[in-house]
Amino acid sequence: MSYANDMPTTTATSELASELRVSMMRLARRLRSERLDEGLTPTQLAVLGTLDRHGAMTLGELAAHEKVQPPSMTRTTAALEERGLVTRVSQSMDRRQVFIGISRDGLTLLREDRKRRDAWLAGRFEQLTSDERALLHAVAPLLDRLAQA
Amino acid sequence: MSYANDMPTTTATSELASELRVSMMRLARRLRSERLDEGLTPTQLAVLGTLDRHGAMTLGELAAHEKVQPPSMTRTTAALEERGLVTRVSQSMDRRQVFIGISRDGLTLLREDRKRRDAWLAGRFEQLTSDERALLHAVAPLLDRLAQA
DNA sequence: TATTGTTATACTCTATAACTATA
DNA sequence: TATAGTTATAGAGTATAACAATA
Repeated sequence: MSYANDMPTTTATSELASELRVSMMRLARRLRSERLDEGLTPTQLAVLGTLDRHGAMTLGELAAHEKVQPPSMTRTTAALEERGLVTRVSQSMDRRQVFIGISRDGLTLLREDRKRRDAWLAGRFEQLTSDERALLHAVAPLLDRLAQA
Repeated sequence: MSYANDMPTTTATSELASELRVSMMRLARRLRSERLDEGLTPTQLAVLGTLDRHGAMTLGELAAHEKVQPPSMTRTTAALEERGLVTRVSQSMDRRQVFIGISRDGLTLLREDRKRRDAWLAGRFEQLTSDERALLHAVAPLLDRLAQA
């Protein structure tokens, strides 16, 4: 089965962009709604994810990464620390800096959340044929390439 | 070329769910960052999109659709009306109800925003082969089916 | 003197409660 | 009496400005 011939190459890429954008954003929104509601704000959740993916970093780096101002990150990390989801690690020579790292509880929470959303999505896969699932499998790395830089 | 055989059917659907979720959310986030910054809040932008897709509706319906309380929607629509992006249409028998509709300027703003993001995505397509683009074309309706209900 | 993070304070967005107008 | 929407007020999150500690 070939997908290449389902669509003439002359089809405007902007139309493809539009249809992919709409479908993808719709599913992304639906997937977001499946998030565990642990009373965490989007920023707090994003911080946990960042710390998980990139490891401990200073408060300033974290603020830059999440595109918020340092005072906001002070509050955000304070709230996370109060719930035991992050820890302050003083591993720097520069004693002005504050290193923030994800805690075991934070990791657990993240994994539960991901597991839950994966389970929801996997459940939705049941209505697909194995060919269609294979198609999704092939598309994931393409999405990554599109997202890069 | 067959995608169906690229992956044994025994592959855990949860793994596929995870890889698709991560890739898709990443691209969705990237796409969101390409939005025009017109100083609109996410809710305001969502309201414009809803009014465009579903037409004019009462303030209460709009609040329910966006999952906010009526007083919040009063503020949101007031802000949009002040900028001329929505209009109040009194087309109801029941004079308590307030119908909100998108204005010409609101439509223009929405279209500019979509055009901009489509252009960004279409630009990214240039690094793909036509086979790969065809793959994305085939996948869009699958994403829609996954998002349904 | 410059830099990292915190505290003080204000603004925005949303919520609940009380109110007005209409049914 | 019930309903649609608004106004009053409070809470949460983020911003800027001023400050403290360290380099």
